[in-house]
Amino acid sequence: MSACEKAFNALGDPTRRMIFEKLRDRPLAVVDIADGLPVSRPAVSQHLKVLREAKLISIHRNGTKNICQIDREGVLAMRNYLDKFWDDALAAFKLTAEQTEKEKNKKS
Amino acid sequence: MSACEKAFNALGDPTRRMIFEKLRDRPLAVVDIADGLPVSRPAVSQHLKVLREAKLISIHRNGTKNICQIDREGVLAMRNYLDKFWDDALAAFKLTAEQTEKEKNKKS
DNA sequence: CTTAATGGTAAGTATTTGCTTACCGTAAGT
DNA sequence: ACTTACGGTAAGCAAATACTTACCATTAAG
Repeated sequence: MSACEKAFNALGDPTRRMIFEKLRDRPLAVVDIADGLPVSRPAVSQHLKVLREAKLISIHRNGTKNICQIDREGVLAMRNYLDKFWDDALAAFKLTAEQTEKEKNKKS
Repeated sequence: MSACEKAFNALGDPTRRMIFEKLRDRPLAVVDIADGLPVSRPAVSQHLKVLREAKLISIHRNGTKNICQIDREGVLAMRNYLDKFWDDALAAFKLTAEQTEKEKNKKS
């Protein structure tokens, strides 16, 4: 499974998106992430694992706290994927447009 | 549910990602999308509905065929979301970096 | 008119997966 | 040394969802 696939998988869940957005503004400890969310702390732990494996966040220990923060690798991987996807789709679209144009000219 | 959330939800499924990528190169009829995929045609129909509601694809009839193609609206919505997300995250990071710098100066 | 091709929908099943409780380990404070 | 705070993991459960088969509607072709 590619890095990008894991990232899309990870952000496919609304609770993980909430966590992801909470971390946008600042790094947070696990307990602070769980605070305010509608799920228990262990649930958050499980989500964090998924986000980390997708390289959307990174985690480092600080004393007894696990500080989580956005990892650029996963975010940029998704961005690049969508950029390239759109470029390719556009190129393919133009190509088929040209071909249908040729077909028209042939007939006339 | 915002347009972008639906899009992330939709691309959270591997089969839907396969369909999405198949349509990158050219528009296809439903039966052509199903061909080669490891799931039945009705399953594909259901996935197409989800992708369409996420504005990732558009569908138009042509005779008895339903032609599916990439919809720029959903793709660009995701791209813009990630762009803005990354910009905001970067700005927040710089802000906290400055603040910790100030803290250091205060102490020394 | 009949037949074939395309494909949407419904009902049911099965798998996935998100969540909880319970438990344990580690690190810091008293 | 005891206690408190933090947090990962396991087991079990419940809800979501992906898939299949069966059926029906529409359109084109013979």
